[in-house]
Amino acid sequence: MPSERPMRADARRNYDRLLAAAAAVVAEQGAEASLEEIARRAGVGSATLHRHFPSRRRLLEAVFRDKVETLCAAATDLAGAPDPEQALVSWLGAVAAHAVSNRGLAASLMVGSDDGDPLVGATCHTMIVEAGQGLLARARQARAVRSDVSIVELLTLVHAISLAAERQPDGAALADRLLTLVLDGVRPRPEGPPR
Amino acid sequence: MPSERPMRADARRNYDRLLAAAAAVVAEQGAEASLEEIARRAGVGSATLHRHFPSRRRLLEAVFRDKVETLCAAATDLAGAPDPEQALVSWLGAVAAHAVSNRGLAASLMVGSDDGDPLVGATCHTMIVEAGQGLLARARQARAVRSDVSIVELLTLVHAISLAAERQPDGAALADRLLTLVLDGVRPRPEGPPR
DNA sequence: TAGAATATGGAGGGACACCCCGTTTCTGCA
DNA sequence: TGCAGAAACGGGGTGTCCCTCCATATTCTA
Repeated sequence: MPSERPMRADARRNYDRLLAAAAAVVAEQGAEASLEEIARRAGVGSATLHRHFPSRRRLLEAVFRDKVETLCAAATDLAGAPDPEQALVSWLGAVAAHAVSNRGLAASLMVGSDDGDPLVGATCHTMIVEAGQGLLARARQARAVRSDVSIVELLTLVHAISLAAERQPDGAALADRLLTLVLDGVRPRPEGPPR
Repeated sequence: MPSERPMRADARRNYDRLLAAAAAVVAEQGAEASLEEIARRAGVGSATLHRHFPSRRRLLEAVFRDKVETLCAAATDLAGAPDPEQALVSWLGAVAAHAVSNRGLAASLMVGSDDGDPLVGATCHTMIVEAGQGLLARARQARAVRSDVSIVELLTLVHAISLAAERQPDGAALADRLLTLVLDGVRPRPEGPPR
């Protein structure tokens, strides 16, 4: 059951304007940006913003949806890569990179749903989890990762790192370094270099 | 050069009241709590709060200072423990546990200084870093950790995990699990169980 | 093209951070 | 002890923010 009825033309127009303005403002100022500023920049009353997006979270999800879809597509592409370990590792790296460069993405992806609204089934969170599942399964089969680690744990770590890195100068490099550290572990490897 | 002149009696009294109120409110509501609510509960005008603590960060730092001191003391205690690896690991666990149970602590410890005020030399951040340094050095000497990992990286990871865990139900357990994962690494160990 | 359905946005309520400045409270000194 | 000036206080104002109501305007449909 898709939308019962197509949006009215002006509604659609304002929706799109809001989304564009939100993307711009969030890119500039992060996910805490003022909603009124977004409405203002979209040339729209704040009531309209609130009608289209009942909560900040919903707005962010709409803003980030296509970025998330890109990541999911990347996962599909990598699903057939020759090296399952490398596939998983570079996908996680991509997730981290996206999260760091789009401030607030990590927080959005973190939680299942914070407003009491359970109907947000296909949230960004679950989309990412499902996309990663396949990569992890293959890597595990290749014995490239411990058998007791789940995709949710892995993604939580990646998001944690992004959360920490996104507020620091040169967050991308930091996230990258920390991710490698996490994958290899802090303790030394008994023999030779890892990988 | 300590404070040029001792605080006036009423100033000292209000300072203490504010600190106590802030500790209570932050424990209840997290680090985003309303500053006016804190002033209100301290029975003090909001201007007074702002005079004593020019920024939210400063207030949080004062609130968390004794918790941080506890952690630093723990580091000193552990400095002579028989097992350097275990000492480091359990100290990091303690840091994570504190950060998770005191919402906002992690964020406070994360950054060096966000207001342009460089005179906050002995911030919580540097206190913790210095406390950890010794434990890491000993663990490294015992070849219990990789030689290329720094205490700042390690603490950043711990804080990242705390940041992610503190907003989830059962954050303590989650943080613990993730920390173990990070220490051991996601990749499997070539031989036998670690430790 | 008229009426119904839908969408809009200005205005306003409540909360907040932060600051100005007249008033009150201390303290050091005579 | 008493008092002058320094130090601290806090009521109230400003500007911002999130969110909602409802009179008005736009779009759709027949």
